[in-house]
Amino acid sequence: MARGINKVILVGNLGNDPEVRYTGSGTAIATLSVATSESWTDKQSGERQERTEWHRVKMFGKLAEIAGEYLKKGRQVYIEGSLRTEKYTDKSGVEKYSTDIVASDMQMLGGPGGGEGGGSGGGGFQRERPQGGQRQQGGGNYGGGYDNQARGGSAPSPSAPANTGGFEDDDIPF
Amino acid sequence: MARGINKVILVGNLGNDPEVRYTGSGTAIATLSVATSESWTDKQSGERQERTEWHRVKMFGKLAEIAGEYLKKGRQVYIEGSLRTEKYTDKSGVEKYSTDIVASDMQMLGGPGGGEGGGSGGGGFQRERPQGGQRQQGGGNYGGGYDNQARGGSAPSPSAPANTGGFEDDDIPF
Amino acid sequence: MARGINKVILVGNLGNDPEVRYTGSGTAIATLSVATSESWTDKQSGERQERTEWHRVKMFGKLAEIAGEYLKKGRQVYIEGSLRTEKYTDKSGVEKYSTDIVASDMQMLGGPGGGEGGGSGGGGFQRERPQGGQRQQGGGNYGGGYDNQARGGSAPSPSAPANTGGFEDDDIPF
Amino acid sequence: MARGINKVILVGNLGNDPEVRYTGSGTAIATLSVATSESWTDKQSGERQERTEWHRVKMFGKLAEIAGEYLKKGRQVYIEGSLRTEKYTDKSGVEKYSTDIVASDMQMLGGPGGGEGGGSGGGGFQRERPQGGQRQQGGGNYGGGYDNQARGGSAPSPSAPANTGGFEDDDIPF
DNA sequence: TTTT
DNA sequence: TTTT
Repeated sequence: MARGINKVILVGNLGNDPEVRYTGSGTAIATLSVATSESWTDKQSGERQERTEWHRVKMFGKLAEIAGEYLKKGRQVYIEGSLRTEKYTDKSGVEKYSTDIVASDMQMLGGPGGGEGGGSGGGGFQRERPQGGQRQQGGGNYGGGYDNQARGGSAPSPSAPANTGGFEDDDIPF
Repeated sequence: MARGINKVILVGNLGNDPEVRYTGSGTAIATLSVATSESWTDKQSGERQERTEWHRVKMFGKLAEIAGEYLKKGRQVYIEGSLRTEKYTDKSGVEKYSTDIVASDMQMLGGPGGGEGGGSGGGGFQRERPQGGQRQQGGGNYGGGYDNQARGGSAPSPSAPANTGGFEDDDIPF
Repeated sequence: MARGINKVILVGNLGNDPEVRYTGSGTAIATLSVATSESWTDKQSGERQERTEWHRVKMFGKLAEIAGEYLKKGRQVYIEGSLRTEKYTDKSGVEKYSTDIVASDMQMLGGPGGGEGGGSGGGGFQRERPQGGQRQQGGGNYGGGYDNQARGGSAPSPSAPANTGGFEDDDIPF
Repeated sequence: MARGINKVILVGNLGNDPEVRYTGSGTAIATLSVATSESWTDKQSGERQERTEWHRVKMFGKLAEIAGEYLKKGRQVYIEGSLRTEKYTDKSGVEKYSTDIVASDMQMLGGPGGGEGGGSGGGGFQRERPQGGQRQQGGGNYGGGYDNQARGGSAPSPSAPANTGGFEDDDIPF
């Protein structure tokens, strides 16, 4: 339960391959560096300015495993999560703070992208948090499950439909 | 699984008490009318303009029950969900479309608000989608569960097919 | 000014090329059909289910012009906007409702995509093509403001500098 | 312009009255501490757990002035903005990082709330980012303007600090 | 430091 | 039909 909303939405590119490690109990933890940048023309100078923001994103469990398997440096991703700031003391005894985004949802965007070819399919794996209606209808297992929420034991089975985005004109109701 | 993101975030006020009904299998379905409005001063006339948008929000299962119990006309709420457009044929045989927001998260905002005093506390029930870290690490039960996702055991009966959103003519566009 | 939040976030694919028309005063209006879909495995049947949601997105002004010029059928886009339901009377005299998303922000995602090979998309705008570190080599630029907000009079200058988004490993602060 | 999406949405309560200061050129800068908390029942112990997240929110220009005037400790607010991490050197010469949310939109929620009764008014000032349609069509002045976007002339000029990020391995708390 |  |  929460009193409040703490939500982050990112669309950006990975600056590196994800780093994945495992807890003693075997839970995967992935750390991603995601860049979002904005540029603008300076009013005075008329020069082009740019600022890149780097976000450290943490994923746990199945989501972390998928990230480790399919995400690669350069890949464009959609991330949804929440902010978590942690205080720690570095080895010099100095107190510091570090702010992460704990991901609850992830989707790979565009093609496989990535410098080195990226994970194959990819496409078939994007997913979003299941929404009420459909979930009702039988079950919502949605083979995918890139969501830190819906995870059961069965694994997200990164096989999948592939048929992403394929549609006929007639499908469109307007 | 989803290819794409279909997300709606609303902060608005209820125009009416929620309407709650039950499927054959006992799943609660709540329908809310949520108003968001914006106003501005017309450049030409200098007059105050206002436009109110009414949103039909559907909730299922536990979320619907909480809505039915604690939400009242006038109450301010945060809603997160997704868009779902349904086609139906009205009694005159005319094809129509109706767009709902299927809520996956809800939080009551501010005080009880509402014309008639609103439900008392409520407070204890607001919740947010659980976030990675905690969930993983054994914890995460969060007594409340205002979220259509996190439900385990009893569940809002993810059976209840069809009938979700099944419209009657009277249900139509506000 | 607004009392309330009315926000939609979509990541989906265009079902068609945008339709662009102009008001008497010369303002461009673009209409897009954006698909978001989710799929899941039915618990009972074990069969793959899929549901595609179609969203009608409206854009105005500069944003509409950019959409008309660079977006093509099949292309993946990020859309941010708000819901607007309009009542109208069709030619048979039947009252109907139509819910649109009025876009305030848009970003092209991934490569040009598109069923038919996606139009080149127009040099500078192919942006968002995450080729790892290669992105910077000529991708993304749209010098200006795909945002209905930031627009001044100067136009978004779809030419522009290019160098957006490139990064070396060293740039990453963690 | 942006390559990527960097968006934060918060609903939380102010831990203190906003701190407002002014740049040499007279632009207001407000700093807010916003709490979002979540609680849950621990599976093992059955005890109630709670975690509160504190967010530092920065506002510039008109938005900062409104915050300074109407927001008070305890008040519930909706904040929309983006993440910005800054590196700085504290007085002991230690390099530190600080992550802020730069607000682009704010709305006061619920009643005046707050320990000391809060400023009444408020209400009239909530606003949301203007949406395409109206803006285009000549209207859109919206007396309020709680939005960091719509600003023309002076601009808040957070003077692009450039110095984004830059961690050492030692800084990392895990 | 808030809120429930 | 709400809210300010």
